[in-house]
Amino acid sequence: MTSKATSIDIAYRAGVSQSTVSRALRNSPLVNLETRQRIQAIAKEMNYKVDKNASNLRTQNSLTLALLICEDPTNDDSMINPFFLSMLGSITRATARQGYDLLVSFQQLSSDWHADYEDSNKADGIILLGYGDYVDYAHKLETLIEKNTHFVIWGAEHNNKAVLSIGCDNHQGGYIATEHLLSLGHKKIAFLGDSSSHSPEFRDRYLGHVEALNKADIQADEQLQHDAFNTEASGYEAANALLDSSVPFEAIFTASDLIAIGAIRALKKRGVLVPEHIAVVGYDDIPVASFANPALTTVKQDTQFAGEILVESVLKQIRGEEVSQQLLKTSLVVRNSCGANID
Amino acid sequence: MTSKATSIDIAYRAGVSQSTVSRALRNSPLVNLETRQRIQAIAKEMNYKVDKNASNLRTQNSLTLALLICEDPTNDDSMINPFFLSMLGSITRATARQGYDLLVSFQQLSSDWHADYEDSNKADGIILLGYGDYVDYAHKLETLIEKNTHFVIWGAEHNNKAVLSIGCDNHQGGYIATEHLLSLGHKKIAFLGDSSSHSPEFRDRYLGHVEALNKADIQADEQLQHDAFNTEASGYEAANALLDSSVPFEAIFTASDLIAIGAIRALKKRGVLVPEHIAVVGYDDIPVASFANPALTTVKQDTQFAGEILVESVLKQIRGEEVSQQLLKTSLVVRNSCGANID
DNA sequence: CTGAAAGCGCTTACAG
DNA sequence: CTGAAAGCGCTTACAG
Repeated sequence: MTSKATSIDIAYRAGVSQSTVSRALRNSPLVNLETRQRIQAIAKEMNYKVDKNASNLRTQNSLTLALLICEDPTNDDSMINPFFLSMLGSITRATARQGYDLLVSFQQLSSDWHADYEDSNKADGIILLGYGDYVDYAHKLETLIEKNTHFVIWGAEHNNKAVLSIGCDNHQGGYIATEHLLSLGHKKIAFLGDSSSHSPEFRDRYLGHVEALNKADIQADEQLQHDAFNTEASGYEAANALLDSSVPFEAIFTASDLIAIGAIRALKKRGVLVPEHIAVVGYDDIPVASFANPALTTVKQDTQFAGEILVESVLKQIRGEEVSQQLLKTSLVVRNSCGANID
Repeated sequence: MTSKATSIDIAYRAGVSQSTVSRALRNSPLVNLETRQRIQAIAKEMNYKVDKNASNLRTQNSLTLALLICEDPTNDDSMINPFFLSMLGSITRATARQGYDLLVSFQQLSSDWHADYEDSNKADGIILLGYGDYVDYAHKLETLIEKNTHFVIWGAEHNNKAVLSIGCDNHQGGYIATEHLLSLGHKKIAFLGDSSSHSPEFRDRYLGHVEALNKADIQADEQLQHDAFNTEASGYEAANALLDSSVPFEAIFTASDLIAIGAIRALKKRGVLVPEHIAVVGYDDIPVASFANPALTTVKQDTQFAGEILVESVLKQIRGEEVSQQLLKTSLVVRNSCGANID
């Protein structure tokens, strides 16, 4: 294998200086159009590609974004939150569209993401996904801010205004889900999902749920709220706890689709029909939601758009432009589990 | 924000030369142990990180792997093959464990991956996922080989021995699925999935299916094979075509779980019960499989292990070590859709 | 064990 | 419009 072509090789072939080659390849108007085209043609013919390390070193940027997916480490990869996986798709595409590369990593044991990515010049900015637990992770965020890291975090609004967060309006999502259930005539609506400050997103969904209830002059019954984190198994358990409590209920709103699927399994096992006996509404609209049985009515977060906004926001931040926290609207996808349509 | 520390800053603080700092940070035994530790301590204290672009430029490698997920472009990210997503998880972890970074990208329009990744020094090697269609893509693979690219491709064995492919033994997978169905007393077993050479993986599954049939002295009935590609909708259509054909059958083996889920939906819609009337076995064991209703009996590919092997293989190739094609064993996960367990 | 120096392949002020 | 030259921040042969 003959060794890689450099700009000097191109220069030699084109009979110009290396500087001119460099300019021509960046399509600089300083270079005579004809010369420019000739050089570009030669470069293409020789399969020449600018050495990324050299150009990055010189310009002191990397044209790369790092995506950090923060989840509790498990041995089982199938446990990765399917919602993040959808985001990954749109983030990857949006990054490519902007001419950047994407470095992907799962939660790092590392204590210092800033050093790992920006100081090493591996990435110009960081996108944090699933960084939900502001209590446990507050310290890490502090470090990022302190070092002036360019980063966006997906999730609930952060009380520190220096943190650029982008997320769906979880409060609104919880509100429309419960509003829908109320419109179907249900009054005793259970909520399955952690409502503590360790899960700010779930908590906001819960708060929206409560607000919808209140607006209909219904008191939220805390006996109808059961903690669950974002897995099918946890939803299964929470539904069982709810059933065991013998507190009557007509509908369940879950903080995620995974919880909903687990809850439905628990209900079925006890002979409770969904939606005939109990209506269920989930949250996320992960791909599985439409294949579930019954197909899940759920609150959809527009991952396509979210990915674009996330990427655009870090890039703006990198360019020193003004950026601000954003809350994206959610929408309700009505399928069968709520009983609005019986197929 | 004070500008980034360089090795020269560390050298100044430590009272040694920059070369010594560089050696100390790479933990070279050439440097006096005490000095080495002192320098490392200072570097840590100053949050110093070696500039990746500079070191890569100097050493002419990138310590980065590129993962290319090749799928037909869709606007809907949810369509990304869930199987690849599981692989992504294990590949990411395996890469990190080896001290490499991972660049992720979806199918490129680009004509020359070699130039895009290796010539630009962005990555030392490439992992190709979902590069199933050897007919349409043969040309691209030729280019990669011609340029001596370091790459592995996930999938069926390739007839060009220069292509390093790693994949599950699809033939064996198809065999055990059908063998299981036969052991449950079924004889008329339909196959849903493309069996042409455009889908070498599906085709091998089909061939394994046929072999199991033959071993039981059953002729494969081509009227029981219907093409389907890897989506729920396609499975739905294929099952409808099968039902419309009025050719009797007792069981269905599908080339993927997504196809199985679509097929089950079609069956249900016509009042056909699974597994009471028709037994179904899928392929992949994607996360959804266990949540499906009924829970899918399916052929499991060990994505955890596969990811590790894939990463290890490119790295070996990069280091110039001997590597060879590998076929990983699959295993059958018996759940409810086959009728072996009725819950 | 340590230092001075070359050089990886670019980009970009500076001079013409 | 073009070229000669400096320099980005490292690593590593070379010399001591």
